[in-house]
Formats: sequence, structure tokens, C-alpha cells
Amino acid sequence: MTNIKDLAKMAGVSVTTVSRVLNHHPYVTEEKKNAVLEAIKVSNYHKNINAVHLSKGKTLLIGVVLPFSDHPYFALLLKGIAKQALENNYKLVLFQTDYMESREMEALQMLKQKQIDSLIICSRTIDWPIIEEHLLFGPIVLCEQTVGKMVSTTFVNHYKTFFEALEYLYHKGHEKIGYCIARNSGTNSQDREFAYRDFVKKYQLRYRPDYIINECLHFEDGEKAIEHIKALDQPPSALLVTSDQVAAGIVTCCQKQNISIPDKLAIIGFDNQPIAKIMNITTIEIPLVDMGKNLFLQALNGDLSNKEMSVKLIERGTV
Amino acid sequence: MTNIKDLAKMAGVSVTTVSRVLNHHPYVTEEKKNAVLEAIKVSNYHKNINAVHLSKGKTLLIGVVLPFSDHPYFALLLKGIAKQALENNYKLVLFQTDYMESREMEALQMLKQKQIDSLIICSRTIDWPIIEEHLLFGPIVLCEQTVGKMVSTTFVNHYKTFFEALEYLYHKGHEKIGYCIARNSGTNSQDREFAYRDFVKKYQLRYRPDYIINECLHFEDGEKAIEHIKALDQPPSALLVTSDQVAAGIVTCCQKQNISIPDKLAIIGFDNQPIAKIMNITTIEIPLVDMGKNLFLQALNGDLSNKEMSVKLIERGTV
DNA sequence: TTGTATGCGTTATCAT
DNA sequence: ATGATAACGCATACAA
Repeated sequence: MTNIKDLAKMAGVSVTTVSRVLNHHPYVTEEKKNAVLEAIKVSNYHKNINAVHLSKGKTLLIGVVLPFSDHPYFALLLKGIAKQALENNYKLVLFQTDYMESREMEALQMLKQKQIDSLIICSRTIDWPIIEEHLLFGPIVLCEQTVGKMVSTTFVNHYKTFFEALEYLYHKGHEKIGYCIARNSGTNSQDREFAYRDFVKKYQLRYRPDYIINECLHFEDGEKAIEHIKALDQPPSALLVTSDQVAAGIVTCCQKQNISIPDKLAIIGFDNQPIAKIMNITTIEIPLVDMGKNLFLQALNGDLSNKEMSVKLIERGTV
Repeated sequence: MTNIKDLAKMAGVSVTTVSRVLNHHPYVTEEKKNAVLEAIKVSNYHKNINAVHLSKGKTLLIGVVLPFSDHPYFALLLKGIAKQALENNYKLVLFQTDYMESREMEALQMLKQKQIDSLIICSRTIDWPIIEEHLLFGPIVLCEQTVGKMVSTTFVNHYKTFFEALEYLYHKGHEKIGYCIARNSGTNSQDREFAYRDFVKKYQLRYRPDYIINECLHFEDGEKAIEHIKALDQPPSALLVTSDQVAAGIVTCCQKQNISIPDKLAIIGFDNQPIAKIMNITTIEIPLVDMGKNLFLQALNGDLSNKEMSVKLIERGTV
């Protein structure tokens, strides 16, 4: 592989001059410039980016931590991140963690080792203090609402969103309301539980832990959710479902089992994915792609900022 | 940031010795080793991987080219790749191309510039000769069947698979069979069209280009497919649908429109995704995750190999 | 406008 | 067993 030294020799100039034309710096005569350009062409030269990185201390690489890439929520987030990365000539390093701390640590390590310039954490298991101590090594951006933490974030207010959705159902006549979440840890799920508890308190309803259905991630989990509530003495009459995929699975399952929607069971999905439109599912739109874009920009920029994204209730046929 | 030079000074040894303990090389006394280890601990030292890369000429990074990450087919492929990458301590650089040649070129460029060790191309738009000339710079692995090309590949035989599926439908009494594909370019789609043409010829049926429904990617495209065939003078009685997502969309749409499945319209999906099971869709199982794993291994290994993955018809309720 | 020399942090080679 | 030193390929401060 030819390097700038070779080019310099070929063009009869110094490596500095070669570097100058390579990086479009001023102060180089047309004549020498053309000589270098010619040398580049005939030698089929290309920079060794690793050397550039070492020299500059930058990689043009941004890490993305997410549990799975085969879930629409994260796939859409990733889409936004990737789109923005492209525009800024950055590449992404993907960390698919399956929510394993060790894998999240790897991402943090790469930041520490300067193998990536910054890190976007779409969802995490690892505790905040660990993240905090890695803030020294480069920008870290979170996709969750934080309080009193010195990190950049892009988030939706899940507490408010959930509370309002619960009230919406309440005013439609529902008093027994359950909800499905992906996992019970995680700040988003916590925020939702707070909302649920406050809602129950406000309207003097009974707090029923068995109305909270955990591990609802994919379409096929809809069936599980239905089985869960069918086993209850007093099944809920409405369900908040934090993924349209799962909501679609629930609707499909109800059709099979002749459970009338929304009469017997009302459903509100989340995200407003295409499947929700097709299946006429009432849902709460979350601008995932835009969130992804913003996450990237924050990671690139490095300044501290916190951006709340607004959501929108899309009324369709399942409530 | 402390470097090995600092460590050497702290431990009272040479940089070579430090490097030795860092890389678990033999020939270093316990005493000095401990001194270095201690220095590493107190200084909170971590390697600068860029320097390692420059020195070794390797990055432990493998590029993955795919059009979208928010489609189950690619998401599953990616999942397999990521899983295997993890086991081998490799990281992934993601190129989301939207089938734009320029973006595929970027990936090729990164291989050329040694920013990635090898490249996995899950699907492409770019022509073979371009790829061929980048083979010099590192391993490139394709996810398609090739003939007479010196590349490693992991693929399913789409010609055979399609032909057999068509015959299966034919023996079930169908003579008017259409199919849905994601895009009409691409080698996989071409293989399928060859199969379709040969099938039509073998059974002396009419070749109907309007039985080929293009741009069927997502759940919501199922509706489009139904509209398409409804507009035909002689709608097909069976449809091969190259994605379970689309098949599910079709089934859902048919339910809404009271089109009886399989009586009025038979459906065979592809991939055997969870949604196919839930919705009881007959489908052809493709081991996408395993394919992803194999793609990674080929990329890592660098040797030339071509692996055909076997598929399996899963008979359910839509035929 | 151009070139020399040095730094970036490791690994590898070759003495000792 | 250990250490000096070159090599990796590029960027850049500084000198000219």
C-alpha cells in the first residue's frame, strides 16, 4: 500500500505538501498540486484512516447501544440515527446488548479507548454511576428522561403521556385499566408505573399489580397478554400497550377468540407504526426517527442539552 | 491520558515489557509484571486502540451493508451477524444504504482505507465489477447465490425454493399464481423470476407479468397487493409472498374485505417469522439468524466459501 | 509557498 | 528475560 511518503517521492515534493493537497489546505502551487494529484491517481492511493485517527485522536465513529435491532421501536430509532450519521459523514458502531450489562460496558470501554468519538445509549440496564464516570471520555447521550443528571438526553415524557392516556380511557368510561410493558426495570417503565399509581390514587381506583403485564415486546406477545388477563378474576376493560406491534398481536388474538374490540376490551398502542394504521388501532404517536436524528446530533455536538419530544394521540377504532 | 511510556516510567521498566504484560506474552518475571499491573491500576490506563490498529493494520471492525434495518428480514440477518460478532470480539459498522449506490460505495471505501477489516453485503444495488475490484482490499461476503464469482457467499437457493413452492401450489389445484417481491432488481428477485418463468413453461400456463407485485416490503404493503390483484381481470388464486410481514398484511386485509383464505386466495409467506405462526400463515422458513452468523464467520475467516442454507415449508392454514 | 522534524501510542525486530 | 529502536501513516508546529 502506498503512503504519503511514496506520494511525496513520486511527485517530487515533501510529505507536508502531499498532506496539504490531501486535506485541501491552501498555500500550494497549482503545479505541485497537480503533480501530487497525478501521483495519487497512478498509485491508486487511499488514506489509511487508522493513521489519521491516531494522529487526530478522532474516529468519525459513533457507538449506538441498543438491546435488539429487530424490534420496530429500536429499528426506527436506529433509522433516524443512521440517517443523520450519514449526513454528517459519520459511521455507526452497533452494540446489540440484549440488556446485558457486560455488553453495555464494552461500549463504554470503546469510548474510553477512543475507538468511538461518542456514544448513544437507546436503552440501558447499567446503573447511572457507571455511565457518569465515563462521561469524562466523550459525549454520552441517553434516550430517557433524567433529573439532575449532567447528560444530554432526547426523550418523551412517559409519565405525562401515560397519565393522560389513562385519563383519556377513564373519561371514556374505563375504570379497570391495565397496561403492557417491555420490561419492568428501566426508567421509562418506572415513569409509567408512577403515572399509573398516581392515576389510581387520583380517581380512587384499586391499584392492581396484576394489571401490569410485563415482557411484551413483539407481535406474538399479544397472545400472552390476552391469556394473562383472561386468567384474572376481574379482567381489565382497557389496555395501554407500549408497542403497536404488541397491540396488533392483541387485536389479532382477540379477533380469533371473538373478544370484541373496543366493546369488551379497549386498546391504545404506542409509536403509531404503519401496522397501527392498517389495523385501525388507536395509538400514541412517538416521533422515533426524529428522536434518532436528535440523539445523533447531540452525540456529535457534545454540548449538554435535553430535548423533550412531543407525542400525539391518534384516535382510531380500538377505544 | 496515560500511555505505555508513562507506565514504563512508573513501573521502572521498558515499554516493551509493558507491552508484553499488556498482551500476555511470556518471558517477564512476576516481579516486573506486578509492577506494571500496579501501574496500570493506579493510572487507570487503557489502550488507545487506534494506535493498536495502526500498528497491527487491523481494526476488529466489520462493516455491514443493508438497505434498511427496520425490516424484519434484515433485522434478523443483522441479529445473527451481531451475535457472532460479539462472540469473536468484533464490532460492527453499519451502513444503511436505502439501496443507494453512493452509500454502498462508502462501505467499499472504508474497506479500502482499512477502516474495517471486512465487509458483509446483505443486499446491494451496485454492480458486481465494482465489488470485484474491492476484493483486493479485504474479504467481502455476499448474501446471495453467485455463479462463477470469486466471493464468499451465504444464501438460499431462491430459484429452487420458488419453483418448489409454485409446484406445491399447483398440485393443490392453483393455476393462477402470482407473487410479491420487494424490488424487481437484485439477484434474488431475478432468480425468482426465472423460477416463475420456468414453472409457467413447464405446466404450460400463461406468463402474466401483472401477477408480479413489486415493492412489497412491509405489513402495510399487503393492502396494496390486494388492491393490485383486485384490479386484475383474472385475479390469481394464490400468492407467494416473499415476506411474512407482507403476508400478514395481506391476510389482515382479506379479513377486513371478507376475502376468504385459503378458499378465495391462498398465501405462502417467507421467513417463518413469529407473526406467521400467530396468524397461522403457511410459510417457507429461512434461517436468517444462522445465515447472519455464517456471514460473519466468512467475513472473519477470509477464505473463499459458499454456503447454501436449506429452507423448510411450514404448512399452516393459508393454503 | 514549502519542507523538516516531531508527535500520536502501539507492536515488532533484534540485540544483549 | 529485557530493552532500544524502528515501523505503522498521517498531521502539524515551526523554520525557512
